[in-house]
Amino acid sequence: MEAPDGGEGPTGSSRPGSTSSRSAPGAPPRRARARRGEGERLRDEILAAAEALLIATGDESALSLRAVAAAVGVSPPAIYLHFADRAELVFAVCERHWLQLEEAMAAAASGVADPVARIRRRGEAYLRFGIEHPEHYRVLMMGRPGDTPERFTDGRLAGSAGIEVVADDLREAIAGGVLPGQDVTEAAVLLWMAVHGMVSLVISKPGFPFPPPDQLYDRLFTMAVRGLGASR
Amino acid sequence: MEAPDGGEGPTGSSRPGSTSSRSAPGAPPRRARARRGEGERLRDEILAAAEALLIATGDESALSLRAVAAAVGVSPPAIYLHFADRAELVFAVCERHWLQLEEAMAAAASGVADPVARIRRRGEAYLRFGIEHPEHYRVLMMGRPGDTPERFTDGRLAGSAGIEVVADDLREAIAGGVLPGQDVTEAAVLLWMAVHGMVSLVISKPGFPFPPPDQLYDRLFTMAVRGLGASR
DNA sequence: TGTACATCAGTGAACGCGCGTTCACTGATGTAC
DNA sequence: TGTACATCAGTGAACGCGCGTTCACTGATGTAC
Repeated sequence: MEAPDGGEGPTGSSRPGSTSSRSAPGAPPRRARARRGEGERLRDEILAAAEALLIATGDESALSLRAVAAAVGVSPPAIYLHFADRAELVFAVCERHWLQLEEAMAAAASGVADPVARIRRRGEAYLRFGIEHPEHYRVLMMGRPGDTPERFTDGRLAGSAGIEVVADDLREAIAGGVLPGQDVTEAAVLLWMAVHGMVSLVISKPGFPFPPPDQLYDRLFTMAVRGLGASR
Repeated sequence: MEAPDGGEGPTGSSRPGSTSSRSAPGAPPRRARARRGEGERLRDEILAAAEALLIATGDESALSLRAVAAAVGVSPPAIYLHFADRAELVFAVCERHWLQLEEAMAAAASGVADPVARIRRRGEAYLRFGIEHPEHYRVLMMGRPGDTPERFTDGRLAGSAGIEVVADDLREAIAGGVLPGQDVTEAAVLLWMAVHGMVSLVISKPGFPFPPPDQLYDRLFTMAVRGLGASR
């Protein structure tokens, strides 16, 4: 408790780092200061470290500014050079993965002619994302209402979850006579809920003997689409 | 930093509480000590206070031992007379509601002859529980794997979620020719996922313009049951 | 070509917080002799 | 009937922790004159 921070600080007058190496035993090397116009580099390094920590600990609440700073090799206040506060950092990390999810879903659907098949592929990509990045999924989709910064409105999240594009696909399926006419937005929400239910239960209850994800997704999707009235 | 605790403690020799009333301005009245054989009463009071706090704050992580103790009018260590640690307390609180959920589901289904209607009612009760007690639902169903004490195995939670009884209902529906033959446990899991998806999204994203819960549940259930092949 | 100066990219130390948990204790109350 | 004693139902104070955030500063580097 005497030395509140690193612990190596003599209260006296000797310049810090004036002699030899002087880095804590297991501590990461102190990061070299960026050159003049390259301050933005630190931002990326912070994000990368935060992301690694998030994945390693598997717990968003374990992602502290101090831990991130230590991982980068920088002092805690340096974070504030690039992020207003902790929440900003956490969400900046997730925004990256968020974009990845959108891209993965788009990629999965691209080149597929059948609209129902496109939806199926999108859901599959969504599921895979959630299972592979459970902590990111938690922050994005399972957080407490209020923990989310303004930028990430519920509407935007839902939009990125594919509500819009899936609704479009549904419209196309209806036009093609594969599905009966119905409220496509509502139907897209139902599909979202079904997949979200699967993702969130699988990551929250890994001890439960769920059938293999692929098989389960197959059944789930079939149930949903049939339930929406697909003529098959 | 000098006075780490309450701050009113003189280091000297004067007996604490030796003079007059001596209770903090806004603090709750100090609770009267229980009579000899009635120590167990405190347990209930702690649980009640914890439950109230959980509902009031809407955040499980805000439920601290100190806050609970203060609400009861007791010192923090008194909690340890009845609970091994914080986790034990949190889950004891939830276990109560858990039983309430089981009962609500059973009550909703009782007296209903049609097995499919029974499932619908159960799901409705489950949904209502989640929406009305979001924090309890979070702790029970959306927690991080590992935050859950041994007693609450994933299997038990799933069982309480109604997997078993729903599977029985499905079997009956199949026997009655309402549903085609299929893996009833898997089907029950699918239904669980669908309802859980709805509950968890609704409580996590209150800002999203979901259709009214009743209407949405109606659509969701219809979709699910039709999807399982109901002859209707 | 030299030099004062502004700016950039950070640092070190501290503030104050609330938390879970432990420890030694205390005072009332019932019980055995 | 009196009294020593065990037990019960707690208390008060402290430990040590890590955290987010603020503040005044520092040293290197580029730039204008």
